[in-house]
Amino acid sequence: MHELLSLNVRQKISLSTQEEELLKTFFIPKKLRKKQFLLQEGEVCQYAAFVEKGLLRSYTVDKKGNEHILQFAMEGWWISDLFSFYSGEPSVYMIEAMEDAELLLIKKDRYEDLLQAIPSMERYFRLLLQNNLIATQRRLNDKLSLPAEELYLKLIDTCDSIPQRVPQHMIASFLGITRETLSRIRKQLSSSHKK
Amino acid sequence: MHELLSLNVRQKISLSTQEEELLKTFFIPKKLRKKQFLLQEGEVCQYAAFVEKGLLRSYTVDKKGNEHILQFAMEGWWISDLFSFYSGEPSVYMIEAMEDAELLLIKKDRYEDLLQAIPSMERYFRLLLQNNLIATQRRLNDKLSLPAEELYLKLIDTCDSIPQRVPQHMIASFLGITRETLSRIRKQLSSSHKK
DNA sequence: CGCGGGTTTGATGATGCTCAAGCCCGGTGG
DNA sequence: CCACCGGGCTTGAGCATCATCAAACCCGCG
Repeated sequence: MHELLSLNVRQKISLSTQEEELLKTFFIPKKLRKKQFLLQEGEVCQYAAFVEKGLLRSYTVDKKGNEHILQFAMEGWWISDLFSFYSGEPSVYMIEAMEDAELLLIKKDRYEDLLQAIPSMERYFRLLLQNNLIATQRRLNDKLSLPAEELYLKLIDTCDSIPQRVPQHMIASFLGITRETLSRIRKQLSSSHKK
Repeated sequence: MHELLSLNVRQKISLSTQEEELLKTFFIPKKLRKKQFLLQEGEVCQYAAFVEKGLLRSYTVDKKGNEHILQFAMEGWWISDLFSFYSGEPSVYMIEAMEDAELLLIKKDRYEDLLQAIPSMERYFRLLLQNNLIATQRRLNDKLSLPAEELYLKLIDTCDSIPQRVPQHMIASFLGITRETLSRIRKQLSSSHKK
């Protein structure tokens, strides 16, 4: 059950065999069925979750009822609401399973314990956050500078696994456009491509 | 010269007096005059910079020549192109001083040395990245879900120091709208506010 | 005085949104 | 086996928001 996590950690730092065993003891396995929630708006985010299997998303809902997807998380990814997790404030995000999922959860105090017990995990999480920040900055910059069509093109050629598993209207929501607009863009692309 | 940095570090972790002295030895002081660049598009980003004084911005320039501001950095903030700094790839960002500035620079290999020499700095940078990620995610989510006017309102009541020091057209560029649109929004706000 | 940087204003147009309807397809139950 | 339903995708018409382009204005400064 913890294979992916170990692998993921060992890609960034090196651990002794004992440490690797110790690591596992900090996590709680949890299964989620499609459409179940790990976190709902207004709750305090208790866990950081590592995805062993399945696909989740985090999103907000605005006053008009529209959803805006902040993140997808598939096998080998982490998902949480960092702010709520850290501060203990209620969250504004929903985290939902888009497919049946198997997660490894860690609570905040256990997370702190883990960093004490295996100091090199500090480095692991730093690298994780760093990569995440780079990706988020890039996405923000794209959203600031590119029109809808180019956002879509950029998504499909940087990350082809997402479009495979995610329905169109959620891709639209991830890009910050409507499903209708995305549909039209795709139509136009496929027709201009054929000629 | 290193007061702000020490202060900033001590807010997140505790250091012995020796460590604090040691810390300083890793940084190169550097002054920049208004409109000078720390980094230009196409260069590899050699430094992470801590701002002791002044105000900088990082931005990209798109094909049409429009600028898109990713970040402002004032006293007590860090600025860099993380991706280029880490990977050694050429950067797509410009980093420019908007006011005369005093910086503390650290090179990549020295940065690695620092983490070796003072392991608790790993934690400092982790917390830094975490806060930065939270802020960037929030900004992205706002950009995905809010219209121009609300973006502006949100900016002025969360961060009043920016509008003080930054010309309007750069605020517009930070929000991802045009100067003209921002000007009209402000006009409309001030008139509706008076009544 | 004239220049440059920043802001404002107006006219026009494009991009993307809203609302409403229809379609496709796989699953379910009579 | 067929009818029906729901989820997701598409299409069209009209509209709102925001961008573009061009010009004028304001003001501090050499």
